[in-house]
Amino acid sequence: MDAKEVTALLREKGFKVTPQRLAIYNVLSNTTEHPSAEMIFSKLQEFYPTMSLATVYKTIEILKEIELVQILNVGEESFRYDANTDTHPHVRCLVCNRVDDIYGVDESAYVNQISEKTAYRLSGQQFYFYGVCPECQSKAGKMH
Amino acid sequence: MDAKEVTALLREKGFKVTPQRLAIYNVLSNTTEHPSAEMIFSKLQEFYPTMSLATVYKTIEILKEIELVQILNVGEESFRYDANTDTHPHVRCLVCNRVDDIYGVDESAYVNQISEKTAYRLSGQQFYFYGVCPECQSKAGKMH
DNA sequence: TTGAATGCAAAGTTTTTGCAATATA
DNA sequence: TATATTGCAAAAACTTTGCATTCAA
Repeated sequence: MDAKEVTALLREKGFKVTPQRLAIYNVLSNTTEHPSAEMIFSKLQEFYPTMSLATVYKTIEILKEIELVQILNVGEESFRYDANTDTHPHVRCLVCNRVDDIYGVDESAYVNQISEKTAYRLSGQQFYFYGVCPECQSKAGKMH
Repeated sequence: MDAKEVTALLREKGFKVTPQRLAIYNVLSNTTEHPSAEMIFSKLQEFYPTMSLATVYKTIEILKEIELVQILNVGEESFRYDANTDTHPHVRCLVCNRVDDIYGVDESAYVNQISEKTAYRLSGQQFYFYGVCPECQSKAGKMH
């Protein structure tokens, strides 16, 4: 989603459009690294030196509300954020902690079975995988 | 796993056996509510009034190390713990925040597909579902 | 007896909140 | 101009750490 569309959506939902909000969304929509609030804040330091962490958190709250980001819990102390709001699995490297997307697998058969098994009315899901990323595998291979 | 087995395992792994450690494991192995550290601490107050939260956290760390508990991130501020270390999906109620297990669905076909799609060497996974539990569904139904 | 564990308090992290100054509409 | 937002600092929530006392082996 580009800045124009985000601007329109914020206004439509009754939020004001500020440079900070656009900048935070921009960081999220231009990365696949699923940054934490701190990571977003750091990336913005250069061009928005007065940006505060509180603004990052408050903005993420709004972006979640208008469904422009999803929040991830990959098993760390902090949350991570993803501007790709499609339901898709994530995988975290247990060595370097990078978090990647996994695409191209249809989980509907599995989810349907779950739906039938539970008495909950389901509305969402998060699938996390853990392992070692290709980079860390080759680094480990070189150590001997 | 009963107290005798836990005692043996702790000793075998080089840890001392204390009433606190057994009590914490006992709470975890006798509940399906996936308590947080604070919840475990509260439950122990009556019979272990001198128990400290720090001991709960330190003990959980050990129990994780010897694979007697798994740690869950269901999207809350705090972690939750499960003495059932089998890989199985969890579901959280978005209304009352209870967390339940889901059993009886074979995820291996789905996981195998994921395995083929990612370049990661996978070693674990966590599946979280979100929705409304049966109790909260019927409560909501009564409001009108 | 001796090293490990407990429990307290202090500190560290991450996230939230209050409020005066500022910017959006 | 009026109200929402920002940014700072303080607070809150969760978890970890240091250390003297106590306990397990």
